[in-house]
Amino acid sequence: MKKNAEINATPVCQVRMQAISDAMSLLSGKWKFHILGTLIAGNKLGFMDLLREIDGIGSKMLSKELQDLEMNNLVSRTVMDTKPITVEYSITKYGKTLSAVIDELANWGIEYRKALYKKN
Amino acid sequence: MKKNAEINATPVCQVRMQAISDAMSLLSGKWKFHILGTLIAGNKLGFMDLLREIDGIGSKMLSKELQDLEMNNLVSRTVMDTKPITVEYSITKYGKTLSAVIDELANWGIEYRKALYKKN
DNA sequence: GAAAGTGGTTTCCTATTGGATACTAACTGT
DNA sequence: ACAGTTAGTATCCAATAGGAAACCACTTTC
Repeated sequence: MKKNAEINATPVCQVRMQAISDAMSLLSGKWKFHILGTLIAGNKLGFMDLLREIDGIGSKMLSKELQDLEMNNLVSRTVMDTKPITVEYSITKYGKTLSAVIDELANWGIEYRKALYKKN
Repeated sequence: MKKNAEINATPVCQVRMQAISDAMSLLSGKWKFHILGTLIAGNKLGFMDLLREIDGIGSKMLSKELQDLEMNNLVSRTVMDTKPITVEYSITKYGKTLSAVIDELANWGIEYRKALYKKN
């Protein structure tokens, strides 16, 4: 008998699978969660602020990731008419809807570390 | 004046940042969420079952990702004494603690798609 | 006039990721 | 005998991710 029955073939699972793919494609990479988390915590931050806040990131990656996030309407970029010119990055209303995901992930990570500690 | 004040330098933020890094290092890659989600939905599944359920994955990636997940105690692998030999993969008790994260991510992805649809 | 701050871009390089294909090895059903 | 099942491994290749360093243009401060 040939097997081809699938759990994931049910419409509800198909939707879930696609939803996960969607979310991952927006949030993939090493830095996006860090950038979003920092912007959620920090309200309005300049490029150099972010560079200082996010330990280990370089200007190339920061610039690229910010562009990605801006394209997907998770982060807004505003050039201020100051001298020298400054840029304000902030989380959008829409980006804030990710708070729950980020919190869950962070809390899970914290529990993970506790569990590791107990083991040894 | 040299700037070096940091939001993320506060202990609570340091812990959060590390927690996010920890979680991401276990869950990185294109397939881990799909595998975990399928195993949470499907209870016990064989290698070929997973290969069929998860659309697009190849045996090499599935094998590698399962090994990663097993090493981190999120998935268990049991060789059954059948002929031909079969292997049962299932989510561990510990892996189940990721349900909330996966659900949040999936729900966010679903809302994201709805929002896109409304826009156009 | 030199240093340091603003916000990036460009180039070069390596490491990792991931996909396609073929293969093994044992067993079952026709 | 032969196709199909089980669970992977091996090999090769292309694409992407990501880091280091240099550089740019502009302005303010020492």
